[in-house]
Amino acid sequence: MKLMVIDGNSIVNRAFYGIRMLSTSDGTPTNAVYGFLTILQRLLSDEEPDALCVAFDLRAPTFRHEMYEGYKAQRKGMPEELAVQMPILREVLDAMNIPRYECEGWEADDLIGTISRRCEADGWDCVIVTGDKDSFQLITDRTKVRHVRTRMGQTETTLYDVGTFEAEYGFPPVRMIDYKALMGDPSDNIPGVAGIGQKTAGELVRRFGSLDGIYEQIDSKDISESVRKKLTAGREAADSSRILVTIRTDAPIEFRPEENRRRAPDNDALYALLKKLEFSKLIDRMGLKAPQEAAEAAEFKGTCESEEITDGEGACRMLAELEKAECVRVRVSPELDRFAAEIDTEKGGRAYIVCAGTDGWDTALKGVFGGGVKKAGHDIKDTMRLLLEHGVDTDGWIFDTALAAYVISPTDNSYELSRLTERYCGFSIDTQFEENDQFSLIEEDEAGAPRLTVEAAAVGALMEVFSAKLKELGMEKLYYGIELPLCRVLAEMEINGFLVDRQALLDFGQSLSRRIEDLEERIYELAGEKFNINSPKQLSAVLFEKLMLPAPKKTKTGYSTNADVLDKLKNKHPIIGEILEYRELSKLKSTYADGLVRVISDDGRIHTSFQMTVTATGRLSSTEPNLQNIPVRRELGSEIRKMFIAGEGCTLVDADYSQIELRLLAHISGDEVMREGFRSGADIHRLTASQVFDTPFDEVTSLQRGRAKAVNFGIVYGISAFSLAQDIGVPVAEAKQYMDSYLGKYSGVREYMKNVVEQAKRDGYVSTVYGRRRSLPELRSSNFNLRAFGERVALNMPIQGTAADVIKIAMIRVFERMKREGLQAKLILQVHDELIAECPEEEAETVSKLLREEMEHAADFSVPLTVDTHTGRSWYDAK
DNA sequence: TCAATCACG
DNA sequence: ACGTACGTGATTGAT
Repeated sequence: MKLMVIDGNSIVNRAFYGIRMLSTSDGTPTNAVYGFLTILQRLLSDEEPDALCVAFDLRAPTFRHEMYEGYKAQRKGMPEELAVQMPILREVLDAMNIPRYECEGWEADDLIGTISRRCEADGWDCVIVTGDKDSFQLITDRTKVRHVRTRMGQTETTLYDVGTFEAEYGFPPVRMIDYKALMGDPSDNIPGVAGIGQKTAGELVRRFGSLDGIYEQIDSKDISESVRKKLTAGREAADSSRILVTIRTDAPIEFRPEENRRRAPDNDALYALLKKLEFSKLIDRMGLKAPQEAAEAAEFKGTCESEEITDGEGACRMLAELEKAECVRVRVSPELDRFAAEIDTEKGGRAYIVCAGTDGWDTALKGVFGGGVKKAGHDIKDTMRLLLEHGVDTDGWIFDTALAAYVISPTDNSYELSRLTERYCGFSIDTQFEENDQFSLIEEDEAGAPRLTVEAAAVGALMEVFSAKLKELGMEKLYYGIELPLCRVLAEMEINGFLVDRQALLDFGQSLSRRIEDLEERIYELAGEKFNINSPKQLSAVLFEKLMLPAPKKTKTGYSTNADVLDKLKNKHPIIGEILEYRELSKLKSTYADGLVRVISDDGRIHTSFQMTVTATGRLSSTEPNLQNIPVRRELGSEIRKMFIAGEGCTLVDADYSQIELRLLAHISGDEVMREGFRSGADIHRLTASQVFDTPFDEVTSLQRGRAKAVNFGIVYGISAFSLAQDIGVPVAEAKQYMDSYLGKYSGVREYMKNVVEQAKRDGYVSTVYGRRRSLPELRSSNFNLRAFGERVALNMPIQGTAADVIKIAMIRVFERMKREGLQAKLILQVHDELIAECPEEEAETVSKLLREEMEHAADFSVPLTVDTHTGRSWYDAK
């Protein structure tokens, strides 16, 4: 039998500091509770204990405080954001039926010590879960410690038993007491012996066993004179430290392992709690069901009257009804074989269902999705694409609930309909549907259909909440004027796709294959063995253990073997160059050559999906495949762009903004020097160099320009001197000089940086010129790293986000103007600051001009936005 | 499912 | 003193 006892305070601390800030919509921080529960889930599946309990410290002083007044004296109380989470965690544990132990005057460690010994006495094994090393002294044949660390949101645990402990420390676990008594513990203000650190302490304990052993043989020749002096002087401190660090095993608690056997949680109580905390993912993972009251509350809209349309006459009747409605909520099945449309009537909601293959389907489809019916949906860009691909023209879309949720809160992980109703409307559509089949209006084999009506009703409920919210946040122009109209543009771009030369891709892949095989052979030869070069683990074993190359950097799990590291080792061994080349080639082959061939459609084109609700700044992203990261920086990689081509008789027109982010920095910050630089049309990096290095404009060297360019980039990202130094390879002090000089010359930028962070701290969010927002709970964190991150984001988001807004506006205008002017040109790709169109050769000039005009005039700022255009048969040529 | 790596703006 | 640049997605190996 095995019992797991968790050091509650220790784990909750790890969770709090290791996991990014989370809070409920009313602002209660929840990250520590969330982290604790995630760690707990993992521990349970790793350890599968038969019994489980948690021990907590109380605020009250302990015997250690009484004995030694300095004990934990300088330790600061826990930050407010953590303190408010403690009672919540206790409540959650109670609902989970996990026993808690806390005892006035005793620390969690002492309770754990007591618990572990009682387990042993009853013939149980015990696993202690903790984030600090104090409890290692409790390790025995029956008691182990699972040590938990969190690094940047990731949890790692290590199990220590007698063997692993001794392997690491070189003495038995119980000697941890003597070791700590010598060394002291600055974080708990335990003195130890002055001048003895972990190294000497370790040696002494290994040689003499215990504190007593050391003092018995204090005259041994194995103790150096200086250490002897320190030991003698510190004897008293060592003795009292020993008592302080010794974990007690006689705490006055009632404890029997049997009574802590795992029990099922109290479903209703836990569900309610986790829901309040907005932990819907955990609710799913723990398999909790909505309690009865919640299920009843959820009946709300789904109970609307519902009618299936099965003939032409019904379709017409429905259309007449829908055309009158202010807003029709629609849901369409992913195969476009059925849809639901819901409206308000005096009596309440009313839904229609139409299925493919019935009479009236075509009429209904064309009518509902044409411009005569005003519609709201969820992910309407995808619905539009689906309809257009099936030859159904579509118009009249007035709302998208996913898009609205994203604009309101762009950092959420999911905008799934069911998540949104839970968060914003307080009902769950999943459980409602599973538990209650009242919406089944259709026979079993088509049981998917009624769900669409429930979802359509959910769209309605959400739309009500979101349209008010958008207004309140001042985001109506952004939403209705930019995001919504962009859906149609993107749907068509996805459909248009980018033509590729399939054979050329295959050939390129072949030639890469041959070169990769050669490289593999050479690498194996140089390494003296065969291994998987793609495995960083195996590679680092070869490089840093077998070949004994110096390892300059480590990752969480071992040595880093990334390109930065390898570059530094280039001269040390011929294998390095080969590996770098191998990496370059295999990336090109797997992701680009092979990867792209796999996603070519029957029409010979690649149709990416643009994601509108992913990035925290307002940018788009591109998936399946990602066409926004096609190689260009290196020569070999840019070959790939030769295989992205225009169709027969057509040409590509590529238009990209020049320095848009820096121009926006100039505009937003109001810095007159930088603004004037852009107005005069000067090379901005050269200008910056002449400012920073105090050199006449015409005498700037290319090295200076390169460094100034790095500073310019860095500023936009909220850089520190350290990182700038690393980036351009100069000492930190020098990098600092550059930055100081930069901010001295561009003093408006310095002012802006200060102001935007202040504003963000005050308001809790930052925004773009067009009112797009990103909230920054990180800025209120007591964790230094999180706060620093929040500050960098505060600097960067308004700039990157405004650039995203601007190009979105340009896309809408380009799209509409191409249509209006009857051009055959089509937009086919957006890459953040670049638009690519495909058009008949004879339209090339018109289209270049159109792109430039619409992009340059998408916004009217205090600095000009300029656009470079190029044309060519391939993407490579059009750059 | 996660970590490491590397492709892009 | 802290740890060290913003925003993405795909592939691979390991768990």
